[in-house]
Amino acid sequence: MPTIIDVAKTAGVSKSTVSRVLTDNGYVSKESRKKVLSAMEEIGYIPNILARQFQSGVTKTIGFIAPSYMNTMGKFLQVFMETAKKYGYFVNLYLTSEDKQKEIEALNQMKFKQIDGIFILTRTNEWEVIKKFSQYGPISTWNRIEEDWIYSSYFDHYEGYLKALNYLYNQGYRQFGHVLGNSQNLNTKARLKALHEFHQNKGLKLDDEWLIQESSLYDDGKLIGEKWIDSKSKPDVLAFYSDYIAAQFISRIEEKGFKSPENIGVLGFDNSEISELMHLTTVDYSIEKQAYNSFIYLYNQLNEENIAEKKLTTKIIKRKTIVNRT
Amino acid sequence: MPTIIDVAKTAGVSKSTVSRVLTDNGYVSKESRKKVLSAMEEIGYIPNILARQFQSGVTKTIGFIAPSYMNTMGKFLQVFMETAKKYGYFVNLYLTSEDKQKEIEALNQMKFKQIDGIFILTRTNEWEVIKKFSQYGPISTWNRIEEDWIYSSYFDHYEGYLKALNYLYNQGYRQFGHVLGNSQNLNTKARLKALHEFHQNKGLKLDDEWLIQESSLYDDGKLIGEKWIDSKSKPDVLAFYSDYIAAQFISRIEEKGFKSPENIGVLGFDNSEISELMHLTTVDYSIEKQAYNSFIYLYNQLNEENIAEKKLTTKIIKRKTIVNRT
DNA sequence: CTGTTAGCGCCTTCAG
DNA sequence: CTGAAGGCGCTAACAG
Repeated sequence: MPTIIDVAKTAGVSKSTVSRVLTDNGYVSKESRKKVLSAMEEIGYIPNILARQFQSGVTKTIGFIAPSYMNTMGKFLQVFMETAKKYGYFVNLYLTSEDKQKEIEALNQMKFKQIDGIFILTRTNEWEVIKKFSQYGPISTWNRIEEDWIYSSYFDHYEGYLKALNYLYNQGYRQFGHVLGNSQNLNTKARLKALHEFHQNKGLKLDDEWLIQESSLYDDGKLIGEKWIDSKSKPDVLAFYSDYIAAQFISRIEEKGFKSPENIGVLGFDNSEISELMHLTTVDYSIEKQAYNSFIYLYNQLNEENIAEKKLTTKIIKRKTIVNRT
Repeated sequence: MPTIIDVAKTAGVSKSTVSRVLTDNGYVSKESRKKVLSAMEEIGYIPNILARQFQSGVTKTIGFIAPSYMNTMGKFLQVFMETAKKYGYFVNLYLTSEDKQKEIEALNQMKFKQIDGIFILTRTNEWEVIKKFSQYGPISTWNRIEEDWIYSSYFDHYEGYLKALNYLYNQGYRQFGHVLGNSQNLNTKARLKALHEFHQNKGLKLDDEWLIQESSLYDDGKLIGEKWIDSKSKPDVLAFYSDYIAAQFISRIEEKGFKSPENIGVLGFDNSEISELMHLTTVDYSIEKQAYNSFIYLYNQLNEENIAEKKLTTKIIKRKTIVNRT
């Protein structure tokens, strides 16, 4: 592997000059530049990235932390990585299996200068713990959180959920069930606010049995399916905070001979691949743009630039698990 | 950030001694070691990975190339990454969108010493093109290929498929349809051999219309669904080479009011998450072990070790899309 | 067993 | 505008 010294020799200049043309930094005469360029060409010079990283203390890679391979994650990751590549960054994936220690290890990579910034799809440790790492570089997340040490490209779940519930109402549904995630999560809080307002405004009673919180992405959809089968007060529609859980729910009740929309309306959330396959009516809230924004934030921080973010929008994707009952 | 020099000073030894305890290389007296260790503790020393990488010319990271974030990929990636981490390696994901140029760029990372080895889930370029990069480091893949410059942790699709077909036969199915992938792929060839033998042995006619090849992971399942709906000579069972395509197929025929297993038996392949959600009968062929083996091969190559691989096994996962018709 | 020394490849002052 | 020189943090001979 030729180095700048080799280039310098064959170009008949000093290595500093070569370095200058490489970094486009400082003055280089046209002739020198030309000589250097053709010398590089001639001997097939390729800059040693390792040396550069070492020298600059920067890796041009971003860590992407997620608890596990999730269905929802596909589109997000793809866009995030494409954007990163476009701006000259690599992406390191860390799958934590919801193991706090593993998440810490990933976070530590930034401390060790192994990555320049971090994106967290879904955290495992408390924010308080994560916060400590923000001194080593920028962090962004998908969860909604309003603190200044972290960026959140969040979608307004209050408005989005309200819109979805109104849609269900207009389709003739009256007995609502809600499946929400982690109650600490600001998205969950926003949804909670939306649904309380909604029930109040429409004069609809809220059945506590069917206000389900803290469901995780593992197999809670199945458990909820069982709960629904056994329940005496079945809601006529269930609004989930994630397609994946909704899919598990349907999958489970189908095993027992029930069906959506015949026996219960189901509304997913995410417009993920699985929702298409299983004909789930769902809510699209421009995941792609969130992924873009999440990277752009990190990029802006890292490079002191100010590239604009994209504005998010919502749309209800009508498929088969919600019907008009009026 | 303290360096080994700082450690050396506070421990009252030379930096080489510090380096020795760090790398566990060469002799260090117990006392020196203890002094160094406590000095590191005291000043909060963390090795600079960038410097190490630069110095050794090695990044301890493996590139993982895939066309996109596929459903099937989840389990594989998870195990691959866990194994990698266990052995002190990072994983860099490259999503190529089936763009040859992007794949080349990823391959190039090894030339530029950005990664030490490469795993290819599904290639986009021809093997001939990829082969050139094997001079820069080890490459392994999931596809079956028998050449010495690349390792393939392949599952024996000949036996696996034969086993699956026999199972279907025993359940009473007689008119078979087969959906296979890329015909260049050795896995496809193995399956082709298996199915020909199977049809011959059982005296079953093979309907050319239902020997489908070259189907890609995008949305061919849907197209096949339409084909099936329109066809006059419908097979009574369709064996797919991937759960995902099978899922798309079922999804599409359901839209038109058909169902599996009532109207057609469906056999998936992979035992992926989606197959569980959609109650697909499928074939499990220990993806986890393949992921493990794929990494281990690279590790062995890179470190001149000889860790044993795991043996692969097959199992038919009985769910709902195949029934006993006898 | 330990210290000295010489790089790894690149970038960045600092003189000229 | 250009060359010389120093340094980033660490490892690996090489003497002692």
